[in-house]
Amino acid sequence: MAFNKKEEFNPKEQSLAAFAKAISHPARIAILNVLAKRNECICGDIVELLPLAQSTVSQHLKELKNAGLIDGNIDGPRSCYCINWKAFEKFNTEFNSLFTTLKVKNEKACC
Amino acid sequence: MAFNKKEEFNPKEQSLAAFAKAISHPARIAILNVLAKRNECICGDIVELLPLAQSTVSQHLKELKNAGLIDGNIDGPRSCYCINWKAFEKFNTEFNSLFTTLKVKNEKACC
DNA sequence: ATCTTATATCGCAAATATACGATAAGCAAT
DNA sequence: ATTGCTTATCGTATATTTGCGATATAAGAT
Repeated sequence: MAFNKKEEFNPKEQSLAAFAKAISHPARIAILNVLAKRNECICGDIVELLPLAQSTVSQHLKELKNAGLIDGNIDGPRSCYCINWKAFEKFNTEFNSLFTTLKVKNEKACC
Repeated sequence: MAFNKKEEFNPKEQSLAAFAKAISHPARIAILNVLAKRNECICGDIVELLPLAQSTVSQHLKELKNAGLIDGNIDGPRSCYCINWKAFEKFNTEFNSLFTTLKVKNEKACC
């Protein structure tokens, strides 16, 4: 039991869910905020702004990167991260389209 | 270790993360779609549309309800679920506001 | 009262996520 | 070559999620 059944859903559902999962932890939202508050790639010091250990922050960064929400140049010391706006916008659109599709079709819901 | 540190983040981050978590599984997105495709509360038959056991679907419905995304009249047999548009819209706004704030501040990112 | 049907809940197993400390890896400067 | 700094990865513990079958519950039908 408890096999992963996620693949049995359609690609749109999967990709939106994956995006949601990427931002489903306050730490990762906080990281995105930190990255966005600067007009430049941020190198390090995210750790000091979060109540988490360095290794944990590194893990969250990795997840954001795997989800394609941020880009990172991991060159030796002083890695450099910044938000991948294209991906972010793509998913934003995807989310909104789901939302509005739902909205339109269901104006006269019963409860 | 592995204590839950989510409470140490600010409320906005927590609430957005909680919403994202609610829709972070394809099954739950699929359920929202099913609920939205009808102009009435749907009673049951969601189970038939998903590749999951009845008990599992029930669990996902519960999570969506806990997150406030759907309302449900659980009156004996034939429970009745439908989308809570207010909550959904609230979170949509919240998400967009995060997104646009980020966007504006970071037009000239370096990578 | 009993049966049927629909849904929720319980109990459990397996998978994933969260978090940390310890350690490795990479490079700059000495 | 060694030191120091920054970041990634490994190993591990614990928590949470996912999923199912079995069982309970609730109400309508017989």
